[in-house]
Amino acid sequence: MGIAERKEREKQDIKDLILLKAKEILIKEGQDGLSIRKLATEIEYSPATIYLYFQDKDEILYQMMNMGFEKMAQSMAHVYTLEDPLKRIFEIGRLYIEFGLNEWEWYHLMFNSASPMNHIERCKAEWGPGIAMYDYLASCCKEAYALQNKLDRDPKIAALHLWSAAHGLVTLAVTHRFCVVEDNAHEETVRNKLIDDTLKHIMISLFDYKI
Amino acid sequence: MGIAERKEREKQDIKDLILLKAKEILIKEGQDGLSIRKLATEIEYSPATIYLYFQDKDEILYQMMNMGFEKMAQSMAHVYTLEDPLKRIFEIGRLYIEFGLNEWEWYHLMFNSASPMNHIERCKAEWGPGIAMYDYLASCCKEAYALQNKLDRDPKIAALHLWSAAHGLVTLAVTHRFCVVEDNAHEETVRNKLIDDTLKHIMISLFDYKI
DNA sequence: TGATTTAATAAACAGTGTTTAGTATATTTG
DNA sequence: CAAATATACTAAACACTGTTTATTAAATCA
Repeated sequence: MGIAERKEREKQDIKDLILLKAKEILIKEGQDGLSIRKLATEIEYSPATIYLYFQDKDEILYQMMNMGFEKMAQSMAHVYTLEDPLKRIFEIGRLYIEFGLNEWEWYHLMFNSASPMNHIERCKAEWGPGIAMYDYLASCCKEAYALQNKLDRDPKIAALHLWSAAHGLVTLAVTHRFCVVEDNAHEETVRNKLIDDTLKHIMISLFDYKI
Repeated sequence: MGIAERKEREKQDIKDLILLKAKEILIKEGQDGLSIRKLATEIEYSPATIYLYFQDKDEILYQMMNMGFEKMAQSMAHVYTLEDPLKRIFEIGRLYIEFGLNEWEWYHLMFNSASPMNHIERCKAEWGPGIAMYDYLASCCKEAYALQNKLDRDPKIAALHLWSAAHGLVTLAVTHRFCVVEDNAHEETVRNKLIDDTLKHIMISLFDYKI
């Protein structure tokens, strides 16, 4: 009975179509510009149809959050090839911040927005890629501290320190909090210099690592 | 001709009334629950009237952001009395994070939301209290580094490091990113422990300061 | 008192997420 | 094959949102 399978395929096709168009709108107009009604006209279905494939808007955002994690993982793929754990940590930090600044709409979904998290709690779904990234960073910190004989430091807490600092840098920069505490002549350049210097400061403070 | 003055007073009174009720709604229902129409019914005027006193919703949020800075400054008042710059820095960090967690709606307005910043750019208004806080923190870092003869460290960048880390901690915690990377048994307690440990880690990393 | 300025609003505009009731079409059953 | 059922889809409504415009009522000025 291939009909059920075909229907299943068609259902998945429309789900994919919705997510594909949602992705396009997200990139073009950001999370605020992504509305169910706009998405509906874009895929040439009525708004109500979308609710036959997704429970609500937050579920769509949740699915897109996962797409964002894939994107980020891709941009960080080469990190695993590095020998030196300190270089790995620095690269993770650098790429994390770069991703946050250049792909803010994805980043916002993954680490800042409340909407997709609503769905995580409701479904008790997992945040697999986020946890994996955090665990990997912690393992790098463990290696680094082991090499430096800093055995009193908790690598998990160090990872949290790094994550928080990087996340703070990204969000404060994107929401224009840096351009007001510094002379905001050329926001972009000032911002990049501040972030670069702060990342260096972080590496020196945590690991006495001068790049 | 006291009529003009009286009118000016009455105008200010209504402005104050709007902001007072806005504050009440913000505390009760958060920034998402604060709508112009709800605010209008609350002050017993029509929605259109609000636009005679404020340019748009963002201007109201901008004014409330400034109220938030006052609140935060009050909670940090005793810091200035501390002798040791390291104790000052730790207290600023501790109180900053505490404020962010306990008064999230205010914090969100001050350091996370995009809306009030729209207005800052439009009006070229200042972010005085935020800048003052940042400068004070930087001056504390300068003192601390001077006492420790760490003259190669830039205190402004250290302040940015501290600020970013604290901001990151607060926002990741509030948006439930911590409860998913740790076993989320008791979100509140896990979260508080993580934040406490991370703050300690920050103080050790930056200033070799064990509390 | 009559003219003018000011304050306030009803109603509309252009959106938003979501639900419900109803209609075509496709599939299954007798 | 025809009747019954199940599926896919949508029009319209509900309850909201921020903001603008035309109009009315009241206060002030001449």
